[in-house]
Amino acid sequence: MATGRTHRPATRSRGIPEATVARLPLYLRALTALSERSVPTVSSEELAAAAGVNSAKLRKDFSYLGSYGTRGVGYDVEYLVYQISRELGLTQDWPVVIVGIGNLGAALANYGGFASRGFRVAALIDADPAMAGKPVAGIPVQHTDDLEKIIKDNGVSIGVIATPAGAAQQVCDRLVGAGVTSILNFAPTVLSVPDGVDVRKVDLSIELQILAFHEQRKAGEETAGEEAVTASVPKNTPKGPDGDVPVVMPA
Amino acid sequence: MATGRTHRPATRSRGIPEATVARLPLYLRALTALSERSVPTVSSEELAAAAGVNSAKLRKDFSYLGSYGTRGVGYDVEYLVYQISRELGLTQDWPVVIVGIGNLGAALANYGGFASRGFRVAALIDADPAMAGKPVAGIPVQHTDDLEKIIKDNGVSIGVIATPAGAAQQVCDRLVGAGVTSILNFAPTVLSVPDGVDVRKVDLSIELQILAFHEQRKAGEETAGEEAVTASVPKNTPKGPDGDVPVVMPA
DNA sequence: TGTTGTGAACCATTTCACAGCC
DNA sequence: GGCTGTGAAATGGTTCACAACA
Repeated sequence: MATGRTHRPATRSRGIPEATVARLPLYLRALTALSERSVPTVSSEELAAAAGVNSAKLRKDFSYLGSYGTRGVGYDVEYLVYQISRELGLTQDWPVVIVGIGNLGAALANYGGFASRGFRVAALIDADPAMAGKPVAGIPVQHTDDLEKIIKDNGVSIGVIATPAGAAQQVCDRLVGAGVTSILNFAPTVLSVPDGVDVRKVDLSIELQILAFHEQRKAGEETAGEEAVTASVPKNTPKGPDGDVPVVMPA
Repeated sequence: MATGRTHRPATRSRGIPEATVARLPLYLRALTALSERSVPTVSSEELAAAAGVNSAKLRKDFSYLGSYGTRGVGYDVEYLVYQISRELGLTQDWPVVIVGIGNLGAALANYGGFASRGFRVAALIDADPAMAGKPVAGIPVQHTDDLEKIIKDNGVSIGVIATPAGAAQQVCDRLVGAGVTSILNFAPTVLSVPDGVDVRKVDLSIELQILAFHEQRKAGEETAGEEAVTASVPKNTPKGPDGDVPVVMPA
C-alpha cells in the first residue's frame, strides 16, 4: 500500500512478493510462541495452522527466503525465527516517533508489543503546549515545534501519525521533510507522499464498513432463493494475510 | 476441515470483488468530503486522486456496482454517496460492542468516526470488576459475565476485541456463541472461528514489521551488493554468518 | 517414510486502450 | 471533446500435485 512508485525496478531474485512479506510477521509470531515452549522443529502443516494459513502457501512463502527446511523433518524453530527476523529487519533497532498524543496516541505509546520487536518509542510529539513535558507511558511529550530536531537527533525513520485527520497531511509533510521514510497512519485521511516513502494505514472505520458489507450480505442470504451454494460464503478476506482458522498463542 | 474438496462455485452476478469492497469506504469518504463542499459532480480522475487510487481502477470498481456515471460528465456526488452507503450496508444501524476496555478499548470507545457512519457503540465490556459501572466515553462499562445477555438484548452482530492476546480467543468464542458473526480483532492473535463468521484484524506490530522490511531494503539500496545468505549456511545455527546481532525476541 | 521445495495450473486484480455515449 | 464503461492483456498471488530427498 505504498504510494506511487516505491523502490526499485531491478527485479532481482531478491524480490519477495508483497503478500509474502505481509505474512512473515504472522509466521514469526507463531514461531516465537513455539520457541517459548521450547519446541525444536515444526512442520509446514503445523506452523501453517498456528498462523492461520494453508501449508502450501507457507512453504511457497518460505521458498522465497531460501531453503530453510529439512525434507521429511520440518523447520528448525530457532533458525527460522532468526532468519525471518533478519529478513524483516528486526535484528536492528528502529526508533519510532508517535505524533498526536490523544486517546489513541497514548494507547499506542502504552502498547507493549511495540517495544518487544525491535521497535522503540523514541519520542512522543503533540501540538498541545499543555501536554509538553507530561509523561505518557513514561515518556515526556514534546512539542511539535521541535519535530524536526527530534527526528534528526534520534535517527528516526519510522513515524506514527495519530493526530486528527485535519492535521495529518501537515504532520506527514514535516516528518518526511525531516527524513522519515516510513509512515504508519491512523488518521482517517489519504496521505500524499513523495516517491520512496512508504505509507501504511490503519483505519477502524474502514474495517467496520467492510465487515458491515459482509454482514449485510449474510442477512440477505436467506432470502436469496436462487443460490444453491452457500454452506459457506466466501468468508475470509483475502486482502492481506487473513485471520481465519486456527489457534494458539499465549501472552 | 478446510482442506476438504472445497470446490465452491464462484458466486456470480452479485459478487463484488473483495478488493473492490475494501476500497468502497475510501471512495465514500472522499465523496462525503466533496458533498460537504457541495460539489455536485466529480470525474473518475478527480475522485481517484482524492481517494489515492488510479482512475481506471476506480471506474472498474464502480462498474461492479452498476452504471452510476454519465459519460462526458462524471459522477453525481450525492447519488454515489447513497449508492455506496447502501452497498456497504451503512443505511442501517449497526450496534457494536467493544470487549476489553484498557487503553486501546477506551481509545476506540472515544473514537468519533465510529459513531459517524451507522455504527453505534451499544456496550463496553471488561473482565475487571473494578471497572464495572465506570463510564468510558459516556458509556458505563459492563462486566464480562453479562456478555451473552448484552449481545442478545442489543441485537449485536459486530464485536470488537481489544483484550490482551491471552483472552481474545475465549472472548471470541463467547461472542460467536452469543450470535456475533463479524469480529474486528485488535489482539495480536490468530482467532479461530466457525464458517460464516468474518474476522478482520488490526495489528500494529505487523504493520510496523512490514514497514521495517521496506525500510531495511531502502537502507541497503545505496550500498547495494548485499551478500546472499543461502542454503550453504549450516542449519541449526541460530547465529548469523558474521557479526550480525541475533536478536531473539523476548516476551 | 514424511515432508520440503517448486513448476505449472488456476484464479484474482490491475492496467491498458478504446468504443460508446453525452 | 470529454469521460465513462468494459473487453482484453498483463501482472500478481494461490493452490495443486509431485519429484526430490533427508
